[in-house]
Amino acid sequence: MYYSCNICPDGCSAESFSSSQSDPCRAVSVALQKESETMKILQKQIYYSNSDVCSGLISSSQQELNPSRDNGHTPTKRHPSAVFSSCGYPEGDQNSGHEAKRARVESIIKGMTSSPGMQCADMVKNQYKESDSMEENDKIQEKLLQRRTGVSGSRGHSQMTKKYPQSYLSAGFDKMDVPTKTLNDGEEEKYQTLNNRLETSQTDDCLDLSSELDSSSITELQGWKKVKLKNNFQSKPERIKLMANVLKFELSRAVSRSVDFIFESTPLLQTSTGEGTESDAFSEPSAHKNGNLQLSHGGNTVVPIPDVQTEALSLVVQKPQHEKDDEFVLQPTPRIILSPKPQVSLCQETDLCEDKLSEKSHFTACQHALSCLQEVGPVKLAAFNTHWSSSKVRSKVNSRRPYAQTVSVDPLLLERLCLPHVKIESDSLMKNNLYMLNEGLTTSHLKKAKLMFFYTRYPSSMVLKMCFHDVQFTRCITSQLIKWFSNFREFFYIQMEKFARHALIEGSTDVRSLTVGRESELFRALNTHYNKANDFQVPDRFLDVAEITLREFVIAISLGKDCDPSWKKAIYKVICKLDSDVPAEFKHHRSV
DNA sequence: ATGTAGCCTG
DNA sequence: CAGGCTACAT
Repeated sequence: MYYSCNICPDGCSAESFSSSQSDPCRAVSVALQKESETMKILQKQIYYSNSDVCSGLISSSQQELNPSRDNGHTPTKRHPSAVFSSCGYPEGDQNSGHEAKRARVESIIKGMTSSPGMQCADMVKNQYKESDSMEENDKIQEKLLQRRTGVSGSRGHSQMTKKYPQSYLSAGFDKMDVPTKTLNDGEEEKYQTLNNRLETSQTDDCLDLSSELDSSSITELQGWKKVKLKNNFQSKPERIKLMANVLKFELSRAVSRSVDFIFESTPLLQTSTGEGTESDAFSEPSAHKNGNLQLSHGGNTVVPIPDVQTEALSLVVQKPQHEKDDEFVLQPTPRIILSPKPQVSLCQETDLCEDKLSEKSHFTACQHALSCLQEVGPVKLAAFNTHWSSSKVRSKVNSRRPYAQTVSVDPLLLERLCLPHVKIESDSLMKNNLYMLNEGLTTSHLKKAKLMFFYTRYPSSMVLKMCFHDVQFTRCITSQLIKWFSNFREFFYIQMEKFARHALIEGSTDVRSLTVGRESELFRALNTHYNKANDFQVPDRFLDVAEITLREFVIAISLGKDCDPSWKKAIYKVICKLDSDVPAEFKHHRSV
């Protein structure tokens, strides 16, 4: 992988340039400098770009242009101002990002338009050959700048003028052959038009082209003309391919930037409701309204880890704001006891929701963000917030590998935060739209249903409505709840059958010797499934039911009843009579 | 026809 | 956990 830089428009690699190859470049340039005054100007620009830009461009290319690292994924959020803070353009740091973008595009184009090994001398010669065309361009530029000073309300022009002061635009910018800027809305079309013109006209007239474009495209035109001039050394199919690739890349990058921009600039995730939300906690850890979210920089860093469930839960929606306060929180009642766990591992807590967001790079980025928090504290919180929100966005379209982070957190905090209100689906953004609805079951409802299963395996529709009265019951919702308990039962009976057969294999003949205690492997399996966080005191009655069920299975299997396809139904009939009443805590809580 | 339970599968 | 499917009950 070669990284182009400004000084080598035809593809001299930045790697080589940044090392020992820089001297030959300069030597050749000095030699040619004596040949004309034009060349002197060129040399100044080359040195200017060398000292101020190249270092940044190299890092830019390494970080952002390496497709092998991107692996085809959407480019990650960039912080050009940080990366390019040393560029030193007179526009200041706020423009360094623009310089980076320009340089990035330039690097892409140049990297593809020439062989990586092309020597700087060739580049300088080519630039020298282009000097005539450049002079012509300068004249054109002057004419067009005169037009610019008139009425020009185009968005592109204002942006360009803002980005690049007129002097820079008319002088250094063009001559330095830093031709392009990032695509804005509708500019792909301009590029396409430009591209078509370049394709159809080998000896294009810049004025003709410019007359069809607004003034904001002048610099683009200059740059693309340079590309076109360089393309004169290539075959037409190669140019077509090049143009197609450039346009493809720019389009995809523009989309990516738009997504980043939306989630950076839109306060949707932070202040959409005007109240503190779980999303607030994720994105504004230092300013959580409830004060539950504290960031300490000592040993016990309390950091919100967004609980992202990527498993299929197509009907599980993010809870609306007005229900946030109604969150099902386990109360320390005689029957529902929050286990005394002053500190729990995130690894454990995040397992609660399974399949957390965890793209490898995302994890690395999160680690970096966490380290920033621990190192510098509030100063970097803003950056962390931005980074975090962006990370959440990226995780929407990324992999679902397990997420592991061993940071100690406040269990009460996790009780709120790790309830997966924020569901991020990895497969389908269209599917995700469901989670924006204000109706439907949330993952906290799911957790609650699992806890209810400890009391009732066959809840009636009445019980369901009492326990989930915060949900607008529709046929769909009802079916989903029924399906949930059906799945719970399925798992329950599968475990029972498995352990029953295992007991028989081990030679258990007396069913009375079969017991299900809290330390039994069977109970652990069940508890892991229904009470993964282990923050719920499972009622003894459930242990009794499990024990009875296990014995029923052992008896049935030992009698060979499992030959009958419907042999389990008899057991089901027995178990369904063992349901208990669901505690009042499940019903009386506002969301219970 | 509709609703529910259970089985199978991804 | 959800979807598809079948069987069964109402």
